[in-house]
Amino acid sequence: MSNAKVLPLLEPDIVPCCPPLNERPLTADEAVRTAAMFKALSDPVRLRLFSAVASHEGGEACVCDISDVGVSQPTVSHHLKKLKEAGLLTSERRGTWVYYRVEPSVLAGMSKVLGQYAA
Amino acid sequence: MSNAKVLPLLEPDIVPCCPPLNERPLTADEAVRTAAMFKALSDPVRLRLFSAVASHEGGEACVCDISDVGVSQPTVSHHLKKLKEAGLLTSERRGTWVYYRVEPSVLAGMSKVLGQYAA
DNA sequence: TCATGACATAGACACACTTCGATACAGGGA
DNA sequence: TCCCTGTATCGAAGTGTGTCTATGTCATGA
Repeated sequence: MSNAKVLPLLEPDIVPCCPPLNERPLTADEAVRTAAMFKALSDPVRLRLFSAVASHEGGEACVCDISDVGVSQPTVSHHLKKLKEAGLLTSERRGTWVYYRVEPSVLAGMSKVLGQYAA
Repeated sequence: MSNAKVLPLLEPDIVPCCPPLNERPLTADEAVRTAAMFKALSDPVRLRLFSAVASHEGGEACVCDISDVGVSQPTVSHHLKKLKEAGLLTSERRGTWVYYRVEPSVLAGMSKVLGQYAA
């Protein structure tokens, strides 16, 4: 266990979800887990919400900062919940407002799945 | 047009679809295009089919090589069509069999969208 | 020409998903 | 305490998606 840390800077806590797509055929279980990650970003509204959080100063944003995506407030809340369930965002209430923040580990996992195409 | 090729090895024909998610909030149009890419890989069966092609020797596979994913033959055909429409696969008939091959440009685009998380 | 095997298409069904209005809940200020 | 604002949840309506069976198309070979 001591000589395994050859590249200690890589993968701080990247979930060992699944291998790169071109390494070997995915098993059924791996495919289900991997598909869930992609599905979280497969909706335009979710993508805009996520992008708004990710590009906001400080890496976090209040819901009120990002709600201007052309759908109703309950719909925004619904999609933010989905992104949270997928592990892409975390949320924290501070007084009146709720702040969402990007959780980078799942995105890093998605990038690993894309494998060599991540050139 | 002659002095623009400063980095000729980068992005051979990567479609300039969309910026990285953390660069700025996506526009509605960008979000629709980006979501379509992720949606193509958001189904477990499609993911297994794609992975089977991507990991097959020579980077291509006959349908008969990858059909063992637990669904009927028409369903396999349906999903392969979706992957083709999304630009992730190309197909070519050679005699009796149809061969599918990975088209790396869209995957590279997805990787670019993931941005810095592609570490 | 006909049968066979590989793959695609058509139509139908069940289920999931996105969206909304209505409503509930939480925190801050008067 | 009461009201107002920000956010979440509920339930319903409409649409989309995955899956199947049945059938069509294409190439091969007898």
